[in-house]
Amino acid sequence: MLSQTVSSNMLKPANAKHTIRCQDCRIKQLCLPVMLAESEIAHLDTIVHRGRPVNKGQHLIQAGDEFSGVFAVRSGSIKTYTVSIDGLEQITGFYLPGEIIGFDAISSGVYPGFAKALETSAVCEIPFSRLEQLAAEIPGLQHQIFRTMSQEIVKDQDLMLQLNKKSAEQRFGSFLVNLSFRFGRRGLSSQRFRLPMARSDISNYLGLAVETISRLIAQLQDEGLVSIQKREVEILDMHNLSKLAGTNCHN
Amino acid sequence: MLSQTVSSNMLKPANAKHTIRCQDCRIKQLCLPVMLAESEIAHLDTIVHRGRPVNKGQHLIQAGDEFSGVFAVRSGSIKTYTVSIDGLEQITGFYLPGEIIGFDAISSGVYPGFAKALETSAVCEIPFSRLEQLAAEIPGLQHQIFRTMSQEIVKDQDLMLQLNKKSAEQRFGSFLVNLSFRFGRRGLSSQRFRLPMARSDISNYLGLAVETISRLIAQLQDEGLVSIQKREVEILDMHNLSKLAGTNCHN
DNA sequence: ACAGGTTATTGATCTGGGTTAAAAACGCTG
DNA sequence: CAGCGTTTTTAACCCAGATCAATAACCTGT
Repeated sequence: MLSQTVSSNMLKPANAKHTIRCQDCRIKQLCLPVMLAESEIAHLDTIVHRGRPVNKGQHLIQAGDEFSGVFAVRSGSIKTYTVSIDGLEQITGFYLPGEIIGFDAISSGVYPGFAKALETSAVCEIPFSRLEQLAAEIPGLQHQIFRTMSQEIVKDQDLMLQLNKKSAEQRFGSFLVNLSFRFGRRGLSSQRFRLPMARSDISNYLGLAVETISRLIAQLQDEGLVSIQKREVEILDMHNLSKLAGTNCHN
Repeated sequence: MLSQTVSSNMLKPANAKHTIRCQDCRIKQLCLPVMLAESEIAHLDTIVHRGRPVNKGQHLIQAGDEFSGVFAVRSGSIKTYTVSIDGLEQITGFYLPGEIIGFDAISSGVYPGFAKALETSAVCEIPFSRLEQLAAEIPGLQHQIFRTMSQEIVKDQDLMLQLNKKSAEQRFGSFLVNLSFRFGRRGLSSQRFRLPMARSDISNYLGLAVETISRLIAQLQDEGLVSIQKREVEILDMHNLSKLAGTNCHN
């Protein structure tokens, strides 16, 4: 498994990327600029760092790194995970374009977990001290940061309920429904999509064994709810899948 | 709000409560005023509503209520819980003096869960729109809100790991260590304390059966790590209890 | 202080999903 | 396009903790 930090491996020229502004960003309505005026977005844009794309398997954040800022996913997908003292890994989230990583680091000043690219991904770094300054000047921005953090809390609490009270089938069903919803919001098909993560990531996230995920896929296919070939998912019966999952749409 | 019998359990006359200001609050260094200047605390104080104490079993928040503000616990303890579509309850947290409830409601504008007093408790309501205004004016306050919300995220992610990867014994051990730590920070003994919640609340929170909690208590007592009579806890061997728990101190 | 309800403990049994094992299907890389 | 590590699937067995059942301790109001 490759596991290098961002430094080498720069395949693409940075210049083209560098010219993308928040104002023109395809996903600005899913990201911090939501509800900001054009001029305010332009202001936000000035503090955003757009680095090179992060390759699959590369770490965007290492646990223990000093907190510098939050990261907005522009394209691709990122997984975040924490590691307990005894070495157990727990995936805490999968982040899609428009979603923001790193709010958990504010309280301690240190990133409490890791962030790793599931595929080649573009991310924007937003230095937090400058974001705070700007938030004090732009009420809509401050509010959006609060909203985003609040959403993260709701997401985590929802997952907590899943893990504590739901069966393996329900957890996996919810997971698919939630992903479907999030792809849909990004203008992609919510019927057909590609899982950006491995089975082992899904199982880790949901607190199940990899084998259980395989069994559940077979089971949901038998029931005619979904069709999954490798990582390609097709949802055949969203209604009943949602019902099974508890009609949940967390996040 | 209804006026109820205040006879029992009220050591101080009601008027005294009403006059308590943030500046004089015993727990201001655990609450939003942390790191604010005296004048800033005074400013914050002007927007805080201090209602009557909430009695044991009373709801402070009902799921679905329109979001008005966040609540700081001044004394006593509060549990928060969500209820899934199929009626399953999941306790999402236990809040002690200085801790703040309601950040999960910002994103949707509606409280997503319930908050119920575990014992007679005093809470301060802080209207959120006014808090936002003030946060834009007082950088330290804005930062403290971010820190508090971030802490909530870390707490939830930590619990997620507990629930997914740890054994029943480790979960319960962590729970005790965490409570001990939090009581200690509040100037109470971290060796001896009283559990504010029922066994069933603990089991629900940790994703276990009530019976399992009873058995774990018996087990930890046999191992000489703790002594628990009813709700009175004495931690006899913090070192080994922490080790068993994974030396975690979540929150 | 006692009746009736709630909460806690203890014991016996059951089961969902973990664990182990091994084969099958990928997907690199040279 | 062959060889090899990785990921996924399938199958057989097992166990931590749930569930069921019954008793005991406890409030709380009258």
